[in-house]
Amino acid sequence: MIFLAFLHDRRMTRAEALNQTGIERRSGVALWRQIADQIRQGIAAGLGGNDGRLPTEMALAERFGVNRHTVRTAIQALVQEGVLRAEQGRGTFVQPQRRLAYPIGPRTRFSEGLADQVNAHRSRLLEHSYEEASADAAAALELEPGAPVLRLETLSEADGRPISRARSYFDASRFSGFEGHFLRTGSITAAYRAFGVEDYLRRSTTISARHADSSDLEHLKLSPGAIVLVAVGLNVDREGRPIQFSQTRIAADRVELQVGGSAPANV
Amino acid sequence: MIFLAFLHDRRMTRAEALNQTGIERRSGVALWRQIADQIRQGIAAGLGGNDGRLPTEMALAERFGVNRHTVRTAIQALVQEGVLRAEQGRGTFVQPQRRLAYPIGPRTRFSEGLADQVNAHRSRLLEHSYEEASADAAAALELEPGAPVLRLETLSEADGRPISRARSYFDASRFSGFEGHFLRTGSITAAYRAFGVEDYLRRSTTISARHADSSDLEHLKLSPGAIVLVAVGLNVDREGRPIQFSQTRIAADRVELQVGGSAPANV
DNA sequence: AAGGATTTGTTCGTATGTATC
DNA sequence: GGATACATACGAACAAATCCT
Repeated sequence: MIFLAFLHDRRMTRAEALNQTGIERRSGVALWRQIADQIRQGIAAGLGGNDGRLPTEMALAERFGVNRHTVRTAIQALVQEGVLRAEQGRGTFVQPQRRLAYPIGPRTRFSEGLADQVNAHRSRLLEHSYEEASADAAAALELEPGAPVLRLETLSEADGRPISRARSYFDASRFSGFEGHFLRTGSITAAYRAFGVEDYLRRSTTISARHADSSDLEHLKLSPGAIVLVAVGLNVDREGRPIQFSQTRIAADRVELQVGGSAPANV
Repeated sequence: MIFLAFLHDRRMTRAEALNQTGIERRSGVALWRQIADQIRQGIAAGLGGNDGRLPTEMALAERFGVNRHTVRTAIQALVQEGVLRAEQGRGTFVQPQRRLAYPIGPRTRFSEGLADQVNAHRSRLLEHSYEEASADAAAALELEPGAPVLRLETLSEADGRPISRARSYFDASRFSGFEGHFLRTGSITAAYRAFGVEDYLRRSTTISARHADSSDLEHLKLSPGAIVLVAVGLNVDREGRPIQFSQTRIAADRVELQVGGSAPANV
């Protein structure tokens, strides 16, 4: 009470507030970065109560003795890292982490691999068109550049959450009408069967990661700054002929890729 | 250029400047995002001359008819994406892209896989210690929790640029002194041989991606907001016994992971 | 070698838009 | 409909790194 009365008498100077939290100016480290580090530490120590809700920006700004902008910069950095999630009008929350495992190997079948992890998984055809092969697609499918190819844009969802978005190319001279079979069956494997392809293998997969662009944000319902894993792959039939060249963008905060047998957990 | 001449004659009102560049206010898309998109497009069209240097923030702000802060926000987003690189006192530059291919498979050997892509590759031991196994490490290595393990922290560089940083755990009762052999030979494979392990396989690899934390930034010399690929893997000897459990953080803007045969290029 | 000019980085203050409760 | 809280944008000032004369 004495304390509060004291505060009531005069406002604490900025320098005093800074000393309280260990934030230092002109230290070579930007204030927002110091604050971001403190918040990250603080989360483990229970900052952001039972509901994961962080104190308001104003409250944090006062606590650290800085302007609200400086706190915002720190929060933005943590949102980028995936540690926090900010919701306009509601507040800022600690983002809990967990990921689906997406197996990758010669016999990769997207749906089968996820079947035992989620209740409702489906792959939806967003768009298709017949067009001339780009240099990349032609090389991968072993076609002449400019040869006709079928392009499919598909979206994969698990339990209602978007998981990945794929752009696939097929040799149009061999798989004309493929999209119809895919639409009816909802399965790439089943559609192949209609063209006499009883089995197929994944010959190669190249994995990289980048920030989501505006198209990714929209389709995968991600927050700006989110990360997508990009898997570029080639499927071949039993005779080793390329049948599908695809680029899949995967929401990195929802999925991890698994190469080889059942994998150990994270360190 | 027409644009600049126009500006020379008389100052353009803000609304006019916006019309010139296609930037629209109250369009539901933030100005800084529109500007970021335009800069990204512009790079392909030669924005950022021969030396890759972008116009100054002030120049861009005038061109787009916005405040310097708005341009800075756009530039920061592109720096996050790895498209640009900003240097205090010098300018902002287009960041050229190219990635090493890092093969992943049962017979993965980091050094060998990269040998034909870079001139100077080396793996350096940063730190080691003997400690009690965490739950994860114990489970992966099939040891009792708390059993003694050897932890190695290594840094891998190619042509002088940091590529990846790994934390590996070994059964201390079997591989005591492993770090000495690794230090002398600079090779994990060679160190294994000293313990009678003539061959080993990668049983599984789990791949995810996240934003680099401060430790990653420091060791891999990354910019804040950069992405790291995280590969958690388990190596086993010829008898199938686990011998090494590792978590590797890989600079995503420098490396892509390759599963299966030689992969096609990006879409 | 010194010092001013240039350019990016940080901070504060303020105003307004927009989404949520 | 009003209050609250996050999002965007602008202006000013100064710091820090680099460049140039």
